[in-house]
Amino acid sequence: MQSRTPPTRAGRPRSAAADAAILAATRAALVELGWSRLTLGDVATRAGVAKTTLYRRWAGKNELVVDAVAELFDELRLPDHGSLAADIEGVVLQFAALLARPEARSGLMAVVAEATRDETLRDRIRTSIVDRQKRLVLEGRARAQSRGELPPEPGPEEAARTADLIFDMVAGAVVHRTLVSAEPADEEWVRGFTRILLTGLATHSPFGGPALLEELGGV
Amino acid sequence: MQSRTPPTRAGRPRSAAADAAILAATRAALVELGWSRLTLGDVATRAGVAKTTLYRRWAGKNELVVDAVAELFDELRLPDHGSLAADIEGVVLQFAALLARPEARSGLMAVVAEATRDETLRDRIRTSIVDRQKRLVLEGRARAQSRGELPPEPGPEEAARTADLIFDMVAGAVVHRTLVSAEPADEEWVRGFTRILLTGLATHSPFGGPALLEELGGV
Amino acid sequence: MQSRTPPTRAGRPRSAAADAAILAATRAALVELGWSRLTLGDVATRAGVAKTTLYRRWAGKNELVVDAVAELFDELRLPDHGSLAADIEGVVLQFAALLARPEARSGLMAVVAEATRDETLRDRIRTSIVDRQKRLVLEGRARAQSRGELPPEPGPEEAARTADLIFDMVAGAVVHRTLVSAEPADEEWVRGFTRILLTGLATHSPFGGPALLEELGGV
Amino acid sequence: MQSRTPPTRAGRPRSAAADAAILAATRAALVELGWSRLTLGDVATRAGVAKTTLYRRWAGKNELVVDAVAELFDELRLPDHGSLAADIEGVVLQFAALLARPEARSGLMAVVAEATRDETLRDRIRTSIVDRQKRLVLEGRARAQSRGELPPEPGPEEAARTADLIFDMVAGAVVHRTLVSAEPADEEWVRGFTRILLTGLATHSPFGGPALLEELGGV
DNA sequence: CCGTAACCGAGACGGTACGTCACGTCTTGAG
DNA sequence: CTCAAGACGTGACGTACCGTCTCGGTTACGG
Repeated sequence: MQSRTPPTRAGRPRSAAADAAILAATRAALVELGWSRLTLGDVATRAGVAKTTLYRRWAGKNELVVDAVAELFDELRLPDHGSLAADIEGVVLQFAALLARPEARSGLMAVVAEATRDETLRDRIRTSIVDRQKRLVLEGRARAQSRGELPPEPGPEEAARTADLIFDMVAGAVVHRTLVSAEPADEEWVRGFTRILLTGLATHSPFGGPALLEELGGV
Repeated sequence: MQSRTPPTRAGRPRSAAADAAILAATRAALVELGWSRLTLGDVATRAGVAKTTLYRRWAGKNELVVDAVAELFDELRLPDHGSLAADIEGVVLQFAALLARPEARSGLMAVVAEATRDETLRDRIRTSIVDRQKRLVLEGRARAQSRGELPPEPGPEEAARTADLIFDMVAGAVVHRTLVSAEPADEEWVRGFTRILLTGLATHSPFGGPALLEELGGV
Repeated sequence: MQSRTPPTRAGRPRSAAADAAILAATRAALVELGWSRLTLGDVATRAGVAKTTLYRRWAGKNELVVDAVAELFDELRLPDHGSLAADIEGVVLQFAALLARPEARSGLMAVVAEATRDETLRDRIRTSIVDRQKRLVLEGRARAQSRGELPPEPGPEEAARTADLIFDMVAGAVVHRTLVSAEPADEEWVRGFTRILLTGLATHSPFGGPALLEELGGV
Repeated sequence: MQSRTPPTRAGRPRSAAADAAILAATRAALVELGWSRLTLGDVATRAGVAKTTLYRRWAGKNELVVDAVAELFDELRLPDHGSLAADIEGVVLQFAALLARPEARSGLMAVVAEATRDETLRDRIRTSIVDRQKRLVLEGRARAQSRGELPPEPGPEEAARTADLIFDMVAGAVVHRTLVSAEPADEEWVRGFTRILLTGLATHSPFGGPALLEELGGV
């Protein structure tokens, strides 16, 4: 007969089904209404749940939407197409397809906008989305290195820095193309992007060789 | 002796000073409050203007903020530092500094988020911001080509496509670094970014030469 | 050679047509919209006149409507039907018909309501409407007295007091019937009203004779 | 075993105190500001209540003021002064005192004015005010009949018709005197009014006897 | 017959209140 | 202790009129 603090607290336990229903309702509402017209009252109604239940679990609209959107990004996979270029093209196309979905489009940018003034939200985005998807860069690079397509990293610190940089370049380009420039990131665009990412702008230039590198200076 | 539409319409003309005051007040409010807490009533008060005056000239918060933010981007200049790499680094640092300002940070992303569900707003952003700043890419490329750092373009269509691509890569990377990853785009980061943009990821790889290019295929 | 203030001031004289057009437009707007939805901007538009023109001539909505409504009351006439009872019935029916017209209904009560807090407006109503229509009571009484249906008045002061009282009783009953009780003042009602006005409630009562009068006391 | 609608509905019940506070605040605002300057926002503030709470319970200014004013009329009592004439004078003086209060003056006429264009409001006024105060006429008549001052009614239909008529005559005269003519309904006026109401205009006329009644014809 | 002063239309202006909406909190009764 | 329901205080929304103010342009007198 033990009398330790029970792991299950007193009273009626929280409905497990409610969380899933709420996140799904949030995504549905994002599709139909977009961020700014999305209402917590409406989400609660869609989920068949009271507004109080919703506020018991999330602090507000921002937090809820981050969680609802973060789940979408976990669908991304790094396929093995046999070469670094093909792998990049594959994952970039997946990302582009994701950003074509309205719940991801408006949800993502809106929480990023809010995060510019909210340290907590910024951390939540980094934890739930950014850091989690960096796995794609790390996996891709490791695979390319094992294939011999990329040289090994000089050290762990430099490796992390480069991974971050590449992640920002890839994700940033796709996001900017689809959301700011508002043009589709189609196969043609992805091929052009991958080419520049891998070989650089100056490839064919007469100065594109060692001279250029020298001029760039060491890092 | 022409009798075309008279330039002065009937009635009291709109105050020219009001427009400037409103846009400045909008930026000030963005700094203090951010997008979501920004209120048109508050902007009107700051500008010493009635709310109705504001609604007479802009359809809503989105349109107003696009105009207020667009003016910021016109400050960007392409300095001539003597080489393509240095020019890129210079303009990217300027852009990073701009995105470090709170009125640009929250304003820009918020209107992009809204634009995901608003065709009209999307056009306004493209016209007022995106297309206007592409000048930086075009100038930079032309200068680099005249220096011989970059090869001439095969044709006008390809030239436009590449300019768009580069713009998305540069702007996207900086935006993603500063707003999504929420890390500063400092000089070190800018150097690394410029290196990859110019020479590509695969530069030092044993496969980074003609073999890689072949594998990438033509565009 | 006189140098007194000239009766015609310098400059362009006010358009005479405008006044009539504005008052007519006001009545039309009262019919369609009623008092509370009536807008001076709308009246100006209907009259084909600028808002400033309207404000140059009337201080506001109240004053304008009093003038617009007052004109209606001047249509009332006291017909000679040969007896006091028939004359009263005739004029009451005319008044009831007037109060059945929407421009009179809503206009009259609304300005009366406003006048409860506006001494100036109260005077304007008294001058433009009330005092002007007392002529009906005075004419009717004089005619009845010349017919011998009513006794002559004891003195001028008493005569005025009684005329006011009768006016309030007649006009008040019709107004209350049509606007407050919101029932039609039809012929049957008017016959009943006239009978009580002329012979009193207590006519057939066994106490309705001298005893009652004594009980009422002198005035 | 009945399954009728449960008396207690789900959710938080409406605050009972709020209703009283709102109606009192409405009357206070009427006193200070009058009808046209009365603001629902201001009423809400005075009542220590949110504007939304107010709109949850009343459809608008009109409905609210009808209810606020109707309560005032319930204060009217028919005192027993021993004779019909004295009873009438008593209740008329009460009514005059009520109409001297600013909250009744402006409130009553304003809603009547609005009611000229609003069937629903008209019904509300009839139900809440007019029909409710007819009790005074019915009581007074019954008392006078039991005293033998008035003859019994020929039938129920005729009784109702006459009660309505008397109510309109009494209430109408007082309203017109105080609000339209804008003169006080003081004791002297009330005595004169009561005399005419009970004995008629033609009392002392040589033709005021049976001949007049004949001339008036049957109803 | 010509200047000029007051008029006119149009419409922008600073305000005030509107009635609605969503927020996030609270109060209820049931489980 | 949670849940659904729904009322609550708060505060911004976008609209409608208010009454005032510039505009450019138009009359009709009076010198």
